[in-house]
Amino acid sequence: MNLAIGDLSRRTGVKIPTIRYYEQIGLLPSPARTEGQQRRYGPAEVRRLNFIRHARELGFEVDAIRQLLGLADDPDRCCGEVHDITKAHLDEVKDKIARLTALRDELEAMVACDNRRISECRIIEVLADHGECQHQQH
Amino acid sequence: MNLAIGDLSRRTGVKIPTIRYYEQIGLLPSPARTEGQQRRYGPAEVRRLNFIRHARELGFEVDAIRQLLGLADDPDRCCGEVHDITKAHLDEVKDKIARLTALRDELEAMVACDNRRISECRIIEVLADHGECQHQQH
DNA sequence: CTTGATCCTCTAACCGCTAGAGGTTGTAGG
DNA sequence: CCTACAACCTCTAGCGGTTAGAGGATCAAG
Repeated sequence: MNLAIGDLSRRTGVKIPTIRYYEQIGLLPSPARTEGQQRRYGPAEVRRLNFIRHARELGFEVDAIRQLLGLADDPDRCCGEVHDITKAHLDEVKDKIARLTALRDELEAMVACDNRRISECRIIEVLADHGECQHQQH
Repeated sequence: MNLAIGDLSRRTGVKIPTIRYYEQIGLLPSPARTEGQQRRYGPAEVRRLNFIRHARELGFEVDAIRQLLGLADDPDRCCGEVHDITKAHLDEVKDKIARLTALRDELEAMVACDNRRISECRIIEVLADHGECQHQQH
């Protein structure tokens, strides 16, 4: 098991430049190199990169992943911090959902305006004058 | 009514560098200048910038706003295109909500793991092995 | 006429990648 | 062993939508 970066990319679904980027920002450790300076990866790197990918898919920011990775390496520790990071992320997601839902309702009301002349179009009016709109703030 | 950029910023709530950025990318026209090259704005620019700000708050991308502004300037035209842009944006918002809702449910299940050792923490397990997780894709 | 707030341009940073140029290395087949 | 070519390397720059800061000019009030 001595994978080139392309193999690692295919196994994890993470694009090659992204893998190099993760190395650059310190999310992935610098791997072994061949004599010609090509990267070679083992199973530990595959696991770590999969962890990173799943966390990104779940919307965790790189900084949060860095923390999670640090914690994951310490099996005897209590996972309270892991819980806290996840909870904070969950709260952000809930908040985003709430804001988008308000947005959706506003847009639904706007698209009810159909096939008029621009000069009497509700959408344009709402955009031109926020007073027309129930939307508060992001 | 001959506003400096700071006045315009205070009136619209758009930060000064952002105003200059909007000018640079062609969202706002180049305004009149004093002899000393300072920008001076009139009521038309205030209206236009408010329009832009509202649209941004509603999550429209700059490109979409560019189109909306072009359409808004043509009062006799039918607003079908305006409707279509807004509808497309609405669909994106709905899609985003759906994905975030799935994410939220996944995170809710994860945070149910509380106060164990890292080695048996569900959150870490889910991140390390996506098979543990109902999440599909975003 | 001086002060000090505000303005100017230019450059670079943020996040999380992604793309391309231009050159080198690894590997399979002949 | 040699060639061909895929895959790799580094480096730089770009995306969107701002925001920040340096270093210097200008405006308006007193």
